[in-house]
Amino acid sequence: VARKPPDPARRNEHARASILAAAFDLCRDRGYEKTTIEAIAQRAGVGKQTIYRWWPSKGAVILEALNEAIGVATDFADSGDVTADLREQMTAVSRLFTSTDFGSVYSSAIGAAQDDADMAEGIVQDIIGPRFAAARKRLARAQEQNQIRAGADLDVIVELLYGALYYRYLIKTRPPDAEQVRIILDLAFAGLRPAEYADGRPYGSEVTAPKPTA
Amino acid sequence: VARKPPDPARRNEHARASILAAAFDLCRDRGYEKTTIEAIAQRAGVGKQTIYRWWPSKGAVILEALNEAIGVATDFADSGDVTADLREQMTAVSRLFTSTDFGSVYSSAIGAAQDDADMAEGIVQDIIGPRFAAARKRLARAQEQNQIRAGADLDVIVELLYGALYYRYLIKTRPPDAEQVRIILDLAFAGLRPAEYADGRPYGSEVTAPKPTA
Amino acid sequence: VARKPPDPARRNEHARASILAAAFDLCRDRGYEKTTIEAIAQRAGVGKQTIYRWWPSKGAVILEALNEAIGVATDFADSGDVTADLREQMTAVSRLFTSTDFGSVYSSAIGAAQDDADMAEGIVQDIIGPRFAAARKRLARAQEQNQIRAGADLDVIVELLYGALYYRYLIKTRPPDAEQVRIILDLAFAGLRPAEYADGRPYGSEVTAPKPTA
Amino acid sequence: VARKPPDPARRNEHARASILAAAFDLCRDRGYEKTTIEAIAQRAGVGKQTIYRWWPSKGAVILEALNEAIGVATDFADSGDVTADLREQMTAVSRLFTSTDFGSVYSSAIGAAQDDADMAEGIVQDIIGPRFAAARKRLARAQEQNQIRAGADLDVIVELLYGALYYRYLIKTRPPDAEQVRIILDLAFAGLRPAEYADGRPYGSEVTAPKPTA
DNA sequence: GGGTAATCGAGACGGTACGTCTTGTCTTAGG
DNA sequence: CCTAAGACAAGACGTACCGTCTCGATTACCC
Repeated sequence: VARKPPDPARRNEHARASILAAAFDLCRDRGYEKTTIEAIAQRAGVGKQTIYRWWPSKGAVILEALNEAIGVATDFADSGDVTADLREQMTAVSRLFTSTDFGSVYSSAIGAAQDDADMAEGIVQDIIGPRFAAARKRLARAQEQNQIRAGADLDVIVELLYGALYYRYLIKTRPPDAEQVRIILDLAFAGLRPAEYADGRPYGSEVTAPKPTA
Repeated sequence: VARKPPDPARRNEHARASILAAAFDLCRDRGYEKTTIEAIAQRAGVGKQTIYRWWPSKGAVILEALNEAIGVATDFADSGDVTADLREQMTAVSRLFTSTDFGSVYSSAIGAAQDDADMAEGIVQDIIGPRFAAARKRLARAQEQNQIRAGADLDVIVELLYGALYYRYLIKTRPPDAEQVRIILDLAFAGLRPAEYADGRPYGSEVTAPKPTA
Repeated sequence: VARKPPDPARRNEHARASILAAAFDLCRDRGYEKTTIEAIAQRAGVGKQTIYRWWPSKGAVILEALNEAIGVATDFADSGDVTADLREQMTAVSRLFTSTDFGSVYSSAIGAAQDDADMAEGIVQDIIGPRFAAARKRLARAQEQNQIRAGADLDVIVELLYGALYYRYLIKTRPPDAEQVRIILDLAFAGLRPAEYADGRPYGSEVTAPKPTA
Repeated sequence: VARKPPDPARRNEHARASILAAAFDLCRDRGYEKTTIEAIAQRAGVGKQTIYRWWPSKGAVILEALNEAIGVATDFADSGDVTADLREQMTAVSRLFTSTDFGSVYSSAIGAAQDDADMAEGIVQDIIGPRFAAARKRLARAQEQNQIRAGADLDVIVELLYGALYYRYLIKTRPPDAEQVRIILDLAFAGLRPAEYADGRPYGSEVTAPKPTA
């Protein structure tokens, strides 16, 4: 059922902006599922068809609205101190997660992505991808400067650091915050082992005689 | 309009089991939002009212179905070697996450929890809570045995280790697996820093001259 | 599927009376269709099964309730003057029709009978039959006494006289009343024709040649 | 909660016709109460909302369907002979009442009207009103031509004549037919009294010595 | 006068229909 | 051609009753 795509040149920019704003606000206030196309059209003062014409699904609207809202923050400072830079950026992320605007819409979108492959792909590509890459790039430089040990898998490191933030964000036991970021960086960089074990022996050799447990 | 709660003694166990099984299967096949009470009732061979009588919402049905499906796996082995035990348990979790049954229903449920506070609370209490506590308990024993440095915040450690698994599970860049677990444990226990830095100095003192950034 | 009939000896008379009273009141207040078995049971303080045990349908309950309510008025006075007796009885019927109790329940029942053959048969047999027979019997005596012309079809006469009352009762243009009864009896006994035509010539010969139609 | 009425210009005539036909057929086959909006929509190939949008109730749909089905037969012949014209029209009505289509739907509708004031009003206004008026007009002309005695209450006469048809139609002892019409007209025009009494004396004076009853 | 069988109030059960809401498509009228 | 507006077919929502069923707890009859 090949559909003729509409001509982008004729697009009404005002309608587009109204729709994105309405979608964002509704999703913030009611959550993703209760944000209906009907309601978006009504609040934007727009016909439903105008939405269906330009976006393939509700998720696509929300995703685009998210992209408009998140701003330009893909950048990652480089002060020379990788932990300081990470702390700064991760703290910013934790603030973003706990913000009432972006934070609540984004979690809604991630929620929707659990059963919507397009949404999941969109989030990874548009939101997470660039920021993940920026973080990874910063870590790579740190690794070159011997602030991170050679051979460490940088992708897994990013997942480790940010995963802890996402965990609190999505599982909602308690919100992420600057204190969590501080502790995470301390633990991750220094390692979990006591100092006497922190001697560079390869992982797995640190326990000499496993104690029998009750 | 206080409603009189139904008498649990008169409950039809067969109907209950059918409903949970139907809910689980539908949620696995279609995802949470497309799983309708109507369809659950139909597939379970049950009247809709029987669902509404015993559960306050669709989410509550799915949550109970999840609880039935997950089994008793709150336990946490104690071989004396905390990293081995963590590796074993985290690998099991990663397998659970990638299973087609539990894994897909659970992610749907977490997705729904993003805009449903009751669902979020239920997941934390019923699914995550006991397992988080078991992990934390194991870590506490390890800390007593000096396998984990004194003073480390055990809650944050659990969040750090499992957060990375949840990240891949929910963000869907790539699925969690045993290799990820291995690397995470290596990184976390040994620390990110090169060996010469792993000297036990408190975090934040390792960089002598951080460059001020704009 | 032969069903064993319950033993009437063990029947709880109190329950029976409560059910009939509740059914009558509900039907009076809400009409037949909105009178549910559920509501009858509730108001009567009775289990639903007690109703289903003793009556085959809601209609049967209402019909029995009607029969209890209508009293013994099958009798028909005989003063020697048939028009006076008819006037008396028909006026009583018109009062019954406009009563808020019996009148509204009875019309509900007739309404239900339009699509319920059992109800229709029950009404004819229990309510109308005896009264129709009494009226017909009174007319037969009048015919013997030459107050009604010989050869007149008494069944049709009863239908004619009471049909006019039922018409107003069921079609609800205006309610039946004593004045209507008076006019009906005047018209019916004296005939519609002007006096000069009232000469006993057989019907059909009275009009000689007056057709100037528009 | 004032609701904005829909715009009649945008109405889908095909849907309207399908709905009326489906409603009529279902009501004919199952009766009024078992005719559900759900079934009408299904049979008409229409969404339920389309019914709820344009009609306030099931009764209104059926009533409109009846009006479509009854055709234009408000007219009343004028051959100059009022009894012949009445016989013709009343016989046509009795045929209509016993028809399997209109007859069964109309009685269902009258049944529903017993507990539905809107339905009752609709029937009187749309169905009965125009035909009653036509009959009354014909009688008025007959009265001018001295075929009906002066002073006779024409409304009551129409109720008398048609009431007998409605009586058999709604009470269902036996169906109305041409023979009933013939006898009614004979009785009504000639009067019930024997010829020797038919002398034009006012009603009430014909019995010289009424016996007082208890 | 104790055993037992049916009735009772209560209400859970598998269903059907209610009237409302939203979906995504289609149609209409105006700029 | 795009727009706002909204009718349309479809179908899920949560509620109300349907008629059947199963519970204990009184009865009330029989032996």
